[in-house]
Amino acid sequence: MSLRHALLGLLAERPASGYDLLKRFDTSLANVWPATQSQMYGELSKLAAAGLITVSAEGPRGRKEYTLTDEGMAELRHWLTETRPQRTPRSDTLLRVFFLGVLPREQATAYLTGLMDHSDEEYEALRALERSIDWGEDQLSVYGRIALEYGLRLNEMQREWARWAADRLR
Amino acid sequence: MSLRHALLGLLAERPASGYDLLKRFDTSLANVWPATQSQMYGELSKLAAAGLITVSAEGPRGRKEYTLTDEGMAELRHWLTETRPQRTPRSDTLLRVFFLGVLPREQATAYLTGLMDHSDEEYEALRALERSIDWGEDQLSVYGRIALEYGLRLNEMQREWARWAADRLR
DNA sequence: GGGGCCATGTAATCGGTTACATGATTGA
DNA sequence: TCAATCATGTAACCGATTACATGGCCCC
Repeated sequence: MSLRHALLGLLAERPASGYDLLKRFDTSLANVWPATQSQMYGELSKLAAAGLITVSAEGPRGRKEYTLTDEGMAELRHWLTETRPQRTPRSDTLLRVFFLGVLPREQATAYLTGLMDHSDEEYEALRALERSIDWGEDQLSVYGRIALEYGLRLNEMQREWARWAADRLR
Repeated sequence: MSLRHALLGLLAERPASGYDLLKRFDTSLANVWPATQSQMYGELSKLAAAGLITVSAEGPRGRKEYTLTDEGMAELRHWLTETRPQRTPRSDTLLRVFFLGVLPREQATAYLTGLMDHSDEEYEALRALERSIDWGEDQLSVYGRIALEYGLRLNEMQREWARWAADRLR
């Protein structure tokens, strides 16, 4: 149930409408916690009903601007400091590795070299994202940069691991 | 919908009952694709209904032994070679990083050093797992070892990244 | 005999995905 | 005026989680 916390986190920065949040998701959090439009509007309603956010303004076209309440901020801080991630992240990619034995060796190797290529592409996409962002001194810049570094290192690691694994099969 | 492929993959090695598969999950695939008992029995019924596996024997206590059919093997090969993972993996851990700015700096640092410790523990747990397994020449040994290496490298990377990030906050 | 394990299943709930539906406003 | 964008919502479905439920078999 982390989408609610993602929304609280974004609203901690500044008030926003569902539509605003949707766009900010796509350009920042989508890489670590994808969410759909349907889900976000539903979650915002629930958060408002729970008193963690409130409708602070209404604009044209039925636009509703949400603002974090004190309770919402308390919940956000609680989530950050008192709770630990509990679910093991699922990896579709790694699951396949377990079963590569049912393929002829050359196809197994092809899977691994495919992963190398994919890691390279992801790495470059993150570099491009890094260049496209106007990094300031604000908090989301500082921590967003740290999260992006994680992605860069992850893809480097993945490429080297896939190279090692492909070599090992020979 | 990867649980079905995980089950097909395990049954490709040898026939097994739901109960067998449950235990084999816990000792091998649980780190990349956790699944509950309820889910597995349900999925096995669906796979049997779809003709990808069949009940090849019935034992005491209502035990049903499932065997992969040719269609099941074809589906497994198709999944391995023709499809790519599509969902972005969600990371609860990384999501929090984006919002560390709402905490006083020392608490943000504490979160990162906590991640370092956690990575060390995970690393050691994987090393212990590695020692506890009787690595043979069979396919699941070869590829299981490769998957485990991924986990080791991931945790190493994560520890170094967290160290770097904590330093950066100073 | 009885405790522990083997073995399978159902029901309720939840978070997430896909698709559908609707309409207001703005700017070229 | 009309296309693009802003803006919110509903409904159906699916996979995953939690809890509950049941009973047979084996060995001490």
